[in-house]
Amino acid sequence: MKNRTKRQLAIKQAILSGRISSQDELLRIMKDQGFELTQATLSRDLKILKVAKVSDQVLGYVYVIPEGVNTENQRENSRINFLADGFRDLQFSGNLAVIKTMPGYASSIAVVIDNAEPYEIIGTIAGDDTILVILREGVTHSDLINSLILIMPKLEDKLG
Amino acid sequence: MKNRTKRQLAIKQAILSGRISSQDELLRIMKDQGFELTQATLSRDLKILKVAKVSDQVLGYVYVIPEGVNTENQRENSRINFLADGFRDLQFSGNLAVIKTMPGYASSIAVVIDNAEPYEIIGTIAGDDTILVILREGVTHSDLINSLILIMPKLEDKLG
DNA sequence: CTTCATTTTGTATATTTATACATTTTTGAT
DNA sequence: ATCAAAAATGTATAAATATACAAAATGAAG
Repeated sequence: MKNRTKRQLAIKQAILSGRISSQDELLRIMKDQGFELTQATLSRDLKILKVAKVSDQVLGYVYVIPEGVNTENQRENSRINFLADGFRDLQFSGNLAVIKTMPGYASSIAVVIDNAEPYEIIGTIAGDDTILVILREGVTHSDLINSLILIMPKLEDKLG
Repeated sequence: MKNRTKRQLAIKQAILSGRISSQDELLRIMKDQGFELTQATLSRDLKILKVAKVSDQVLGYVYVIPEGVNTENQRENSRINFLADGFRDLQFSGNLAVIKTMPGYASSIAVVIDNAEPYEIIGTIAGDDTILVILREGVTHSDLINSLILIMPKLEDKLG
């Protein structure tokens, strides 16, 4: 997965879990996680993620992901969760991975993967219940697993 | 109604209707409406109202009142709207006003009015279907009508 | 009506956030 | 591989926002 996407996921995580009250604070958290970035980039990411800052009893202000705004996002999330249920199996052969799915699920899941544009994956080809995944050179099997979990968190149950 | 409360209602209105993208912009709107205030006060009001700023396709950023945060507010609003339906009539006699309501509504409506603490009103006494409203000296009839509409916007239909 | 306490507001400023511009990185086509 | 175009990022700074502090307004109690 591209770094930008990965970073934005991490930002969303940080905002959903912790209570963050400034970009500088978030910046430190991100750097602790190994991301290299500046406040400017953070500001842009927050804009893209539609993160908002509202007053909070305890911390004065906190960043949140407003519900209304986020609706399409929520829907997308539950669609992905739904599709993850169609996942059956993952096997490797060299720089190829083969995902087996429930009948009919393969192409939908492949689309989800393609849209995330994970760095680790060069491309996918989907049939009815099988997805062929071509890995980038140098990518390990666990790299791929991690990247799939990032895209479809529910896979953690089946792959973790 | 106290000025602060009145102002904050107007702010909420402005945010709900128009698309406002900075405090300075909102400040101008408020001043056009006759409010006297500074950016500092606005900042405090927005904090109190839990207004948030999120990115917007068109304007870059706009202020919004996030749904989740606002739920109790929404409920309160629809309660007030519901009660406004019980309003029947308004008559004046000197510095007194008499509101007639549907049976049983008077005390609930009086509570709504009292809670808003309108400057124009010194006090209310409610029976079952009648509210006696004692006006502050110097308050005109249309002052009172405006203040009631501010408290219960739906009354505009019946009083406007 | 005073006095004291509390709340609200403005002024001035510190903090925070967004963005213009330049640079680097990535992408896509040849 | 090489170039041109597009996207992402950092630097520096402008713009926007929050708040410390002082002053004014409001409210409560004698």
